[in-house]
Amino acid sequence: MSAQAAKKRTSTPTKPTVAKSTAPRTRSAPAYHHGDLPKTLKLAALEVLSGPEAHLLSFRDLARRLGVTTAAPYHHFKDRTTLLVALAIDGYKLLYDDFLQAAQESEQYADRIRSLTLAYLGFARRERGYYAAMFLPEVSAASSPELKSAANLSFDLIRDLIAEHRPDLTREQASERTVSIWSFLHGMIVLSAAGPLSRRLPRKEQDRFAVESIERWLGSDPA
Amino acid sequence: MSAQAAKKRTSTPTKPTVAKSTAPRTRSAPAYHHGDLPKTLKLAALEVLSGPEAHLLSFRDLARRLGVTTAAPYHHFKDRTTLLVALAIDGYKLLYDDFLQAAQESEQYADRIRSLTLAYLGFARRERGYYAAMFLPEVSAASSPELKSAANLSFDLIRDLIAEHRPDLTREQASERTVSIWSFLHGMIVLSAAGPLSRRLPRKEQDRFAVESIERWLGSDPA
DNA sequence: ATACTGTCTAAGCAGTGCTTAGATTGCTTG
DNA sequence: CAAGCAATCTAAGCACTGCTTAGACAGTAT
Repeated sequence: MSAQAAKKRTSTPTKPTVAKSTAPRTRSAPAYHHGDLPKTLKLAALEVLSGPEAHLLSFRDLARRLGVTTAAPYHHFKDRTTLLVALAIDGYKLLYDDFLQAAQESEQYADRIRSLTLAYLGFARRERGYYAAMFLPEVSAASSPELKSAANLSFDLIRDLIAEHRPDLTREQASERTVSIWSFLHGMIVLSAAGPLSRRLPRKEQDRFAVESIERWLGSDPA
Repeated sequence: MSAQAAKKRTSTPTKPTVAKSTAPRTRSAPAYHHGDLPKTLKLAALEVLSGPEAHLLSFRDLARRLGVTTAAPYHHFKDRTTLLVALAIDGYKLLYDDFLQAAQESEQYADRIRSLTLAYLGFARRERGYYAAMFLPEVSAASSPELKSAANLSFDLIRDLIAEHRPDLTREQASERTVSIWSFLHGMIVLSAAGPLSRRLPRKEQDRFAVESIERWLGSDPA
């Protein structure tokens, strides 16, 4: 079944170069045989990861639908997991960009938290491929330090925001609160997206609900 | 690597029949060649699922370490996913049992919520194999109706508890609150267990934190 | 032109999920 | 109690996967 589905997709050989894009300057850099295989591999992987067949993504299949041999990808990524980790790192960086932009949109603490919350939900829904990569079990198991530091960018941003607004908290307490917010949002995304519990609230409802929950939770805050 | 690790574990052939258990009435039912293959398969799968190598569980490997052919399991489970779904269903039922017991421990609403929260966290940590099965992507993708109804047992229990205590809420709102609590707890488990964000609070801290968060969130509750 | 590096191919290994055909076992029924 | 039956398992094999090795090429640099 999975194979059939994959084969089907492969049968459109007209779209191997997903993004030739932006007519690269002259040539030189990456334009050997294929034309930037690493990038197109990533894009193809993202496409699969954002679909419902994400959990059976195959390295060979990616190669096939790009029209190269199944061995070609290994010249750019040590193994399958390395590709996924790379995507996860990209994802965390993109999320951080969104966070930075969201944080700039306002100066009030509460508004910033709100913006960040919405930015997170927006990212998770818009960049489903990246988001999936970021929380893939094999990616977590790889425990790459680069991945960790990419993730920490966003984590620290939120923690520092909380810490700044609540100087009475210890660093550890601010971290706890950050974890809790992140857990809440992640759980919400995961459970509403799939699984036997998926009661999917409409998007706006979900937004409002998340914002209010976090607001309320951070608001009445004795210790 | 994965293969080596698996092989290693296989090298203890002394423990294939993990649980002959409870000396079943007379005989008849299941005791042919192996001695209840379905049950031992489940147990072996649970063992793998609760370990760190969970994400590369292999049907063949399970068969091997039970000393049967790789085709034998297919006489009891249609395919790999069916086994996992079965485990997930068992898991949801066990969770429900824990919930029932926890709910009986007290009569006050707040105490019950507290007990249920602790029961959930306790289950997730104690029955890691079941918990992993319950949230495996391929299990979700299977979207079995039995799985759904097993999951709904626990879901409804919480929703009804909330609805009973807050008759002013619509059924939909009570569901929302249930999803939010579940999301929060699930996210907490997932993120603290692995992944680049895993700042693992000590268990007691985590308990206290979860209880307080949920309490506070359900407590100050305008609409 | 020559050598070199980077990119890809061809072929193959070991592992996986799953299927088919047949052997073996234990229960059941004439 | 034998014969038949159904459940259980084995042996062999297909199509797929991740990954490795050896070598063919293309573009760059000397």
